[in-house]
Amino acid sequence: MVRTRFAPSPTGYLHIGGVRTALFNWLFARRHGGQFLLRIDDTDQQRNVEAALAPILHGFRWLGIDWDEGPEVGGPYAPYYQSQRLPQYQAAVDKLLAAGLAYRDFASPEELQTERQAAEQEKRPFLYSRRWMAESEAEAKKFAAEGRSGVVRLKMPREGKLVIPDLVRGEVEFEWAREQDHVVQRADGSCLYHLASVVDDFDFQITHVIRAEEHLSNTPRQIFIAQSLGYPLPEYAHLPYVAEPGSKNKLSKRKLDKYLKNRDFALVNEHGLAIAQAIGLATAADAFNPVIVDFYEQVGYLPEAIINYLMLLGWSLDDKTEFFTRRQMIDNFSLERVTKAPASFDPKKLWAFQDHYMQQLSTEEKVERMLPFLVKAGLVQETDTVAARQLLSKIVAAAGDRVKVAGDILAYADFFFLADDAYPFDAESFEKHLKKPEAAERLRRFRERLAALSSFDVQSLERMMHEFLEAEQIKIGAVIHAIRVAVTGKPVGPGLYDCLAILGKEKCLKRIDRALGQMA
RNA sequence: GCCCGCAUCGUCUAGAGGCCUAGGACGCUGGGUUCUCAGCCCAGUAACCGGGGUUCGAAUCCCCGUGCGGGUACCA
Repeated sequence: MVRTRFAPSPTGYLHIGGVRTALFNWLFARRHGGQFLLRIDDTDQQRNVEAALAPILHGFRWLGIDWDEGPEVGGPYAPYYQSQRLPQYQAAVDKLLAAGLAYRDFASPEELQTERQAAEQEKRPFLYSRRWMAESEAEAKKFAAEGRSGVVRLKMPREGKLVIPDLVRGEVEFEWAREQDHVVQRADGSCLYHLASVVDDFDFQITHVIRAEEHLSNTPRQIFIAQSLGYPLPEYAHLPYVAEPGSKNKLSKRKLDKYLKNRDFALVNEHGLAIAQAIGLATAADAFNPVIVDFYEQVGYLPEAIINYLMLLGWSLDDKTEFFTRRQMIDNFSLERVTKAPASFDPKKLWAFQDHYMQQLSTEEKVERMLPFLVKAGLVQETDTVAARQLLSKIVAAAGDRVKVAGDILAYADFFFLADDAYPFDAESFEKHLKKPEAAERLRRFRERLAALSSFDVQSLERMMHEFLEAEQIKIGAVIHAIRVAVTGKPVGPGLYDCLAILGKEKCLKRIDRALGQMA
């Protein structure tokens, strides 16, 4: 039975790198018919754990990463919050102490610092002298009487080697003598991550610890704890971390300013920001950017695209397969094919996956995803969605692949929903196409033919246009841009005949008249 | 400093001694389709970190450098 876990801290946001780690855990569990669980690392004793956790759980659900045990779903080993498992940690510490594999240490931070500096000066690796180690109650009392406070340290082996079998890295060797006597319990009685993590993994019956590479160096002390407690060791797999755009540094939310200097990252960011603004979303930079999953949901990306992209960050099936259904991901995932080197986050490539998956959607599916954006932007009344859906359906069909994320519908099609006297004219295009000397007269003549048209469908419009061009002795390029700007206000958009047909004769005439008015 | 890890086009990667004058994808550039913009199609651009071995033969194995990253916390 395979059991994997992901252990988020309740920080209030779901980080894209964390999702990749969680995804691999999830995939591995699903691949082997096992369970994937969520454990909450809230040893920091934050106040609003629930509030800070909600966006994270929401993000996982949105992405389709479900958990078999953990917050909100419970499970046989509940609770899954570290803050609620203090007694278990205390019991582990007691057991370690009783077995002589940990000790109370009464050294002051200054004394420790002095030893550390001495080692540094002599250019030898630092190893605590254990001078203030208390192995008996009497010793402990003596130190305490001196006014010292104690922590609990691991009594690590000082000779021999440890070989860690790692499912992605092979065998990794450590010398015990290089390992410090790490603190597992603070003076105030609270326990540290490594102890808690090992105890949890055992209690929750985790079989495979799949986590980021930064934990590889910490593994010896965890193994020591596990072995000291008599736990069987889980399998380990250390994944390369997700790196910054165009760099090998670990991706972190803190260095947003730096990422914004990356052209592609900035582009994706701005594009999302524009949509967020159009729907009136508050966008604090540290809570809304391409490093955070919520960004993608709010802007209208598809979870399939994110997941497919992330799966290929540090994993590949072969030399050609790029697209995977959820089923195919599960069926093909293996830790053996995880890459060893860090993989940098490339927003442009994510964009390409988004483009692909958007194209796979039917018109109805797109409408479903885009309508909420129109409502949020105030272009469609919530009470009016039946009519809006009908109109939107035509627009979506006409817009084709131009709409990359659901939120793009705003920029591409807002003019359909705005009043005939309220859609804005793009200043530059207006200048370029409608300020020409012959433009007004020509537009007027086009308007006459439009007005005379009996059926207002794409074919008729196209036929009429050709007759018009014949009569005017001009090429289409000489007039079509002017018409587009007059009717839509924009230099780009769906095919012009589509735009005209969707708007209908009456609106088209009104809009041309408005443009004519502005030109005069 | 010490310990550990990693190292193929700008990016994601294929490659487990000959299939490699290194393949695919994204990006970028050029061309085609076209009313704009997308899309689509075609073409092009671009990499084995360096040096030593081993071998008939090395991107692939070994060693040494170098670079990058992680750890070395009463952080997770």
